Amino acid sequence: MVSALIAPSKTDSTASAAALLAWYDRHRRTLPWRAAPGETPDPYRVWLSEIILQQTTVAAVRPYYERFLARFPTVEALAQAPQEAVMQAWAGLGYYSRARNLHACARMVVALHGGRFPADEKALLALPGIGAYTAGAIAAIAFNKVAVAVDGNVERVITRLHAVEEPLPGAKPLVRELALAMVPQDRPGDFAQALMDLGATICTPKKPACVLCPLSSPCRARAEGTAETFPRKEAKTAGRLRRGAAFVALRTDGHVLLRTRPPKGLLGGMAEVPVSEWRHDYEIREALRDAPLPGVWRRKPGMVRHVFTHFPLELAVFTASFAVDTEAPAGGRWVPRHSLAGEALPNVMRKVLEKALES
DNA sequence: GAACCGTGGGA
DNA sequence: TTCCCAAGGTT
Repeated sequence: MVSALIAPSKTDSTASAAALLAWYDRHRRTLPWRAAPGETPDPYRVWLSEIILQQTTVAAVRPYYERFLARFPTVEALAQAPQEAVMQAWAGLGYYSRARNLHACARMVVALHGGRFPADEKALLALPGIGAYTAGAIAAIAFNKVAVAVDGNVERVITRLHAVEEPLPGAKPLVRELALAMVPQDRPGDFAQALMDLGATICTPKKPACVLCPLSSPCRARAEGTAETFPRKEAKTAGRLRRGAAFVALRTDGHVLLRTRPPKGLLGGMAEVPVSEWRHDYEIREALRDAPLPGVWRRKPGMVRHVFTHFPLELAVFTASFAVDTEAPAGGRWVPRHSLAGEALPNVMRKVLEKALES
């Protein structure tokens, strides 16, 4: 909780919120999922955009959002769609549990709430894929409820405004309290979006434009000249390099052997070419024992490199040719080369296929 | 509470 | 090249 010593006065909070909203009215970003001033937001679109935006840049989200909305215009349409279609539409965005939870959430909203998103933060929090941030964002933006949506932007703005010395993620409860204390009763939705816009365009991680900031006057970090050093963060450990082998089996009629990964865990539910285990001590010299089919496997020169959030990966790529009547091993399926674009292939697998199919 | 879970872009 | 990090959630 916030100690009395560092809690800002009610007057300061109100003045800051007013300054921020005035800035927002002039400089708000126009985004495909954002309702125009005076427009009533569509909770489905607010929710859809918030899920896609999690840990993702606005630029990367745009085309996916448009595609999702065209393909699944309503929560009912999304709920009725097969999971494969949802995974395919998500392919390339990363964090694939978000796609599974998106689908599960749509079905739950239809089954439990008659196809209408609840306006209550607590009810939202009970839905899959909706955590503290997203519940607050939907409550505030879609329903104009007094709630905060504390994302990376807001953490940065608030820790700078109050020069919060405690490092994240430990400081999260404090940041939340400080943000909540600022929320104006009449415009919670605009306030939530204003904080994010400020963090995205003015109060940036590097070289913040304090000169243009509506909160520069009350900002404690600005006064100290230390804005760029916030938020404080715990040092995180780098993951250890893992290696493995990937096997691209090519049938003479141009089909490629694919399989589907287990539903949970890394790249859960996504398509892949057969691969070995990925280990820090993997021996590529002995990779052929992991091949999905007996055959004449040839290694492609070099490695496919990929970096996941918590470890870097290097894959040796092997290819082999097979007769048209070769049966797929258990769990595998032959896919025509021209159909690869329609598969739910994560980027690391696209890299593997690119190397395997290059001449 | 710490670990896990993708990807692309910018500096 | 390397590092950071972007509208986080789940286990």
